[in-house]
Amino acid sequence: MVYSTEQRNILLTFLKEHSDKVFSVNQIEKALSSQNISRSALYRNLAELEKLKKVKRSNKIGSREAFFQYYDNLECLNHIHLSCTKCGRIFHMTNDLAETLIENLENQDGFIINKRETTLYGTCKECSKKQENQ
Amino acid sequence: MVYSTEQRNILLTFLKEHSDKVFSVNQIEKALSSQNISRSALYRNLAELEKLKKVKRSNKIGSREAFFQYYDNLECLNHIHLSCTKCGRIFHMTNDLAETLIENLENQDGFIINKRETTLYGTCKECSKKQENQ
DNA sequence: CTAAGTGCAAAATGTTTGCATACTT
DNA sequence: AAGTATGCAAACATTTTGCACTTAG
Repeated sequence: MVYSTEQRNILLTFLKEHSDKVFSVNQIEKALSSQNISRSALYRNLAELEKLKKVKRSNKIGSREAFFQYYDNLECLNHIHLSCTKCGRIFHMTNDLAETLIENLENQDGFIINKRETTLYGTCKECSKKQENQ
Repeated sequence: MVYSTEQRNILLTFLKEHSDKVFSVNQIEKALSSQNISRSALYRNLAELEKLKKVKRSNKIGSREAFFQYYDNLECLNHIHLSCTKCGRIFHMTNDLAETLIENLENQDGFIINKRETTLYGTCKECSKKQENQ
């Protein structure tokens, strides 16, 4: 049984409110520093939320730090994600071509894509623009 | 200027000879224990080789440990990789559908896929078979 | 000779864990 | 009351770094 605790709610509320952004544990800790949640509770709850498919763990290039972003399990079960390696944000990819590609791979090469794990990396629209401006 | 040192050669030779396999730093260290290369030289050289696009860094599910596999930059510049989250191996994906998908994404969503960074995750043919047999 | 690379040990980073305490149900 | 979660501090694993020394060019 999973209890509903103050700490769990603090974390989940925060992540839900910013479901378009990713956060490292350090960032979450700072953001919630005025609230009543410890570092270990953060880690344990993030792991729990990951299992429950409420939070997606990701990484940025060149860093071992884990990043977390809220997502809606039901909506995200069946598509691939796009992760911007500049800002770390995750985008939801709903593209029929991706489906075709995935089926094709399975039939031709026997490689079964795990949609929940698979993320395409690149640069999002906004970060591309920023780069141009520099 | 990048020097060609004994240690660099030891590492590169080893990885090249096993370019179908991935290794953690610990595994490399063990494999090369009889040879003259230190742990810090391993880390520094792996980082260097990664920059030079001679080695691909990957991860397995549930572990923060980095894994490394040799690959040929020139050949791999223009395709996406498939990474098996069971055995950690990397496969090279040459599939026209992927190209179409990538172009499509860029045109429709402004998301520019970085082919060298992008890896699709899933289960390879062999690991799927192993799972069935269990 | 100079820049680059090495080995060592120490430090840093990010994460996990044991344990006593406190909260949920 | 039983099961679950928390906070703290200590432990952990992996990786990075400072420094004196060595090597490649």
